[in-house]
This record gives sequence, C-alpha cells and structure tokens, in this order.
Amino acid sequence: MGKCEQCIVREFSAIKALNKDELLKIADCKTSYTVKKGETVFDEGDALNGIYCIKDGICKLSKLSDNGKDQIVKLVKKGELLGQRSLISEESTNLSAVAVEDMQVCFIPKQEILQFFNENNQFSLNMMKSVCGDLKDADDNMVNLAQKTVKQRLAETLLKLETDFGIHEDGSLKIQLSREEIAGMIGTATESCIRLLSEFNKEGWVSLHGKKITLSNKRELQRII
Amino acid sequence: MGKCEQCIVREFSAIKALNKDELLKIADCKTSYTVKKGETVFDEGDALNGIYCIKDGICKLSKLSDNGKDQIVKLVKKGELLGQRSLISEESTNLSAVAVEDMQVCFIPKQEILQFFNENNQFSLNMMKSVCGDLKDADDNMVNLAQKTVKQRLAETLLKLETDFGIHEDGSLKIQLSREEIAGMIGTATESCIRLLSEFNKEGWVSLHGKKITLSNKRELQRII
DNA sequence: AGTAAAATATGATATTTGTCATACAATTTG
DNA sequence: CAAATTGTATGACAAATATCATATTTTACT
Repeated sequence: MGKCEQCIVREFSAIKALNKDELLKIADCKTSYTVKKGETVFDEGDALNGIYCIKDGICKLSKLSDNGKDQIVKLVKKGELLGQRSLISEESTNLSAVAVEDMQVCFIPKQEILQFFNENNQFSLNMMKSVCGDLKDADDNMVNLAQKTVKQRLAETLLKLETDFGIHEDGSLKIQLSREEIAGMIGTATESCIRLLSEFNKEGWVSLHGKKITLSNKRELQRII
Repeated sequence: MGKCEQCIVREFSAIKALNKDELLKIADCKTSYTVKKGETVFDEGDALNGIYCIKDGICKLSKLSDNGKDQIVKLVKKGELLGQRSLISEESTNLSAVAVEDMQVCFIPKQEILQFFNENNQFSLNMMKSVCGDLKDADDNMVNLAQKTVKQRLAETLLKLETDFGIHEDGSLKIQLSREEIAGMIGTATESCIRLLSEFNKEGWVSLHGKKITLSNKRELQRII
C-alpha cells in the first residue's frame, strides 16, 4: 500500500492541509487502482461513498443531455479530487467521470473525509475553496456558452487546453481529445467542431496531424475571442 | 436595530445553524438597508468584506459579456445569502447583484462569518452545501445552454420561475422580469425572446398582459422541453 | 396631462449552426 | 492481414437564431 505522505500530488488539493497522522489514516483506508482511458470512474446518478484523489491522468466530468449528447463540464487532472460536491451535498453525482487518458486514482471513504471536516478547519476551508473555484468556472462557462459563438468558444477552449495541460516538445497539445469530446466541451455538433478546426487550419491558426493539434497562431486565436 | 433572533428568514440559509449568542453577535454588527428595484447591491469586481442576507425581495446575479449583454446566472430570493463564494475564495466578486424588486438586506462583516466558520461546524457545512447546490445548478444550466434550443430554454425557465417564485391569485407569475432579463436568463437576444413569447401566446401556452405572464398550458411547456 | 424615453412587438434579412449524406482514413478485431 | 468499426472530413441543405429596421405600447417624468 502506497504512503500518502510520500505521494507527489498530495500538495495539489485540500489534502495539503492534512498532517502526518491524518495522512497515515488515509493511507490505511484508501483503495488505489488504475482506470484505463475510456473507462468510467463513476456514472451520473451513482451514490458515491467517498472521494477520489487523482494521482495521475485526466478525466472528463460530463452530463448526458436529453438529445443524447454528452456535455463536458470540466476536465480534472492529476492532483485534483473527484466527487467533492456529491459528498458534501449528500446526494448522488450529477455528473459522470470518464478517463480521457489512463489514470491512477485513490478512493478515500466518506467517513474519513467527514471526520477531517470536523477536526481540521483548514481542510474543510480548502475544500470549500475548491468548490467555489469550480462554481466560478461554471459561471464563466455559462456566460461563454450563452453569449459567444461556437468559433469563439473553440478558440478559447484550445487556448485553455494549452495553458492547463501544456504542450509536447513539438509544440502540440499534450492532452489529446477526440473531435467529439472537443465538441462536447464547447457545446456544439461534432461536425461543426471538425469544420471549424479545418477552417482554423486553413487560416494557419492551428495545425492538425491526426489527433495532434498545434496552436500555431495564438495571437489570432486570442483576437477572435 | 432589528433582532436577528426574530428575523423570519433566519431559517432559510446557513444561518439556521447559529445559536442565540451567535445571532446576537450578528445583530450587533450587521447593517440593514433597503435596495430599490434596479439598484445595485454590488458590482462585478467589487471586493466584498462581508456577505448579504436577503430579508426581502429578489435580485439577479449577472455577468456582463464582451458583447455587451448581461447574462443572468442566478436569481436570489428572500432568505438566501449573497457573496458567499467571494468571501470563501477571498476574491473579488465575479458577478454583479442588482435588485429585481425592492429588497431589504442585511450586511454582515467578513470577520464575524469567518469566526463562525471556525467555531460552528454545522454553519460551515451548511454554507458548503449551499455553494454545492449552486454548483449543481450551474452545471445543469451549462448543459441546457449548450444542448437545448432557445425555445426549450424559455419553456423551462418559465416553469422554473413559477415553481421558484409562485403565482398571484389571478394565476400570473409573481416575479416580474423584463423581456430583456428573461432573454438574459436563457441566453438569447431580447427580440428572439419576445418573438418566442408571442409564439407561446398564440399557441395558448402562456398569456401576456403587459409584464404579467400566466402559464396557461404547463403540460405543453413541459412537453417541448 | 403631455411629452420623452424605454420597453415591447413584428417584419425582413443575414448569419450561424445543425442535420443528413457520403467519402475517406485510422484503428480495432477476429 | 482483411474486414469491420470508428473517427475524421466535407458538401448540401435546413433550421434556428441574430441583427437591423420600424411600429406600437407602456412607463417615467416634469
């Protein structure tokens, strides 16, 4: 069993407020496992009895719309926690979590977390801040979805993917999403997304090689937002 | 100075977790005032040093988009708190709050709230739950904005206005919003909103008398969602 | 009450975006 | 390795929505 004390990602979430004893307690009750790309961590409507700490990899939080399309609400990466809202609200999840690349996650049971809530104020404050950050992002997203064109949203999303997940040595985005997933992030039809990417390509703003996307003219992308 | 202990709305928010002593402490440091319809409680970017408790009235939380339109993120009513996210995140507000009808609000300074956070676990848990509720609503809203048509969003919003704010004896919605505000909620152009309302009127699903809107065929409105 | 300003309403038109069809490329599977 | 499946690409068209113009109605103001 891995020691949480030595885990690299422990500094990146509310967990950073826990002391050695508390970390040992988690290490003792957590379950670690891997989730392959495309596999599900949890599904919309699942009752979670704990939260997940992402040790490595990325997953998408999405919600299935009545029209059958998956709207991606957030991408969650290494170091972040999954299932906080559900735990605090004592409700089933409203979102499903699916791995976008291979993940390593640790599941921490509910009762431990709730105990920390009561005993460690900094921990609960950190978690509150995290949820508040999500809320702010969601508000921003709402405004974008409501008021910006698909083209603007695509440009903005591409730039955000670069800042959030970085680039390879060849300059291409580290995170690889299918066109359908990108469409699901910006809230449009897959075909429209593909079409606009082609257009950006022709304009010389991005270059496409298979799933690899390179932002070749960020200034222009920024300008159209 | 009003006694918080006897305030009718004290049961409707995180404040319900406070005991008599704590309520007295708030009563002692709070500032009460009225905000007329159309007036601003706070503006996007303002640094708040406290939260507002809405004793009466309704306000809209909105964000100005680059295209000059105001996107309404949430309507907040009697009993709810304003500025929680900003206080917890220790950031300026990302939204502005403007009265939709005359309001009575009490301002409670930051330091008091932060003290309760440390001393009263139930209070902070309640506030967390409230933020989590907002986050869930925001996620749902995102999916609607991204995946549903303007017509569907209008129908859904009308039904939600009825359940959230009720109706007068004549059956019309208690909350009165301008067409522009409704458009700002569903994320569309004012003209499109007006046009669709007319269409709903012709179909017999709603009836319009000035600003008064009556939902006359809720089943049909529900059906098109 | 009378006038100015704002809100609502509606038409004409342009633009954006979605849908359906089809082709081709890439990837998976047996 | 071939066949089948899935993902990407593009065209043609339809539908939804925004924009601009212009009445008409309502509200605010002196």
